[in-house]
Amino acid sequence: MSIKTESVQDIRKTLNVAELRATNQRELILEIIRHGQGHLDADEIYRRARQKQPHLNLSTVYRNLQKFKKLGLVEELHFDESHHHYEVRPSVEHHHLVCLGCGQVIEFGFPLRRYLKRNISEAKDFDIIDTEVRIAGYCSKCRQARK
Amino acid sequence: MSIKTESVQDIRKTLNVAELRATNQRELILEIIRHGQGHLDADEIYRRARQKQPHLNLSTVYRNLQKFKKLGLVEELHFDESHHHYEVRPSVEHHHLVCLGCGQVIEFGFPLRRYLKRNISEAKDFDIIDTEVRIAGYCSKCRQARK
DNA sequence: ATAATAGATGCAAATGCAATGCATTAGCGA
DNA sequence: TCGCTAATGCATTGCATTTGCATCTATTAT
Repeated sequence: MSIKTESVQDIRKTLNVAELRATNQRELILEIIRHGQGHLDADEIYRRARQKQPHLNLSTVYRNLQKFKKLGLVEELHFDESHHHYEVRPSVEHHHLVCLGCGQVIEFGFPLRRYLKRNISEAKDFDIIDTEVRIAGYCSKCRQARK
Repeated sequence: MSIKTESVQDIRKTLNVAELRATNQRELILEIIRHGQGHLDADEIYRRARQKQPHLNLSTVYRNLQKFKKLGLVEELHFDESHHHYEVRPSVEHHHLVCLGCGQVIEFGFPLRRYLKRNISEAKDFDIIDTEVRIAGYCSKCRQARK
C-alpha cells in the first residue's frame, strides 16, 4: 500500500467521522491543505486542485473551507491581507509572525489560551472558542534591507 | 469656552501635527472615533457623520481611515467579521474579547509585545510593527443562555 | 444491485467591503 | 487675495466571498 493510498484512506476516514460525504472534490481539497505546508489561501488551494480536477469550481472550495472550519478540521488565519489563509488544525497551539517585507510566515508555540485563563481576570469567565494572535513586522533580513 | 470647542481645537491640533489639512469632514470623522466609545466600523462612522454632514461620502470615510491608520492616529481591529473596526490609538496596549452571542467587546490590558520579546525566541530579532489578539467566545451571560 | 433522497457540485449572478479615476472644491501658505 | 495641491464627491471598479438553482452523486434503504 503506497503512501498516497494511505493518505486517501486517512482523508476518507476524517470525512466519515465528520459526517461529510466523501466526494472527490472534498478529498482533494483536504489533501491539499494537509500536505500544503499550511497557510494556503482559497485561491491557491483552487489553483492546485485544478491541476488534478480541472472542472472543480471555486465556490466548492469556499463551501468546503467553511464546512471544514465549522467542524474544526481546519483553522482560518488572518494575516494583514484582505483574504484568509487556512491550515490544518494544529494539535499544539501556535501563532504566526508575518513579515511585511518578504511575506514569510514564522510559527511559534504559545499557549495564549491558557495564559489568558490564568492571568487575565476578564477572560476567566469567558468561554473562549477561538484565539488568534496576529503579529506583523519585519524579519531580521528585511529589517537590514530597509535601513 | 465650551467642551465642544475645546475638543474641536484638540482635533485641529492633532491634524496639524499629522500634517493633514483640517477639513470639516476629517474633523468630524476623527471626532466620531474619539467620542464613539471605540470599536466603530466604517459604515457606523459614516452613518453618524451623515447626521451632521449629509453630503459626506463613504469613500471619504474610507480614505481618512486609511490615512489615520498610517499616521498612527487610529488602530484597525479585526473581529470575527468581514469588515474592520476602528478605535483611537490607545496609550496602553490592550486587546479584546468579542462575544459571539451578544456582540459585546471586553477590553483587557495585556503587554503582548513585551511578552513576546522576552519569552519567544522567534520574536526576538523580529521588528514588530503591529500586534493584535483576537479572542472570540461567549461571555458569562451568553454562556448561561446557551445551556 | 437498484432506487430513493438528501447532500454536494457547477455555473452564473449577486453581495459586501473597500479602493480608485476624475472632475470639482477648498485648505493654506505666499 | 491668489495659486497650488490636497481632499472631496460621485460613479465605477475590484476583489473575495456567498448564494440560487438546476444537475449530479454518495449514501441509505429496499
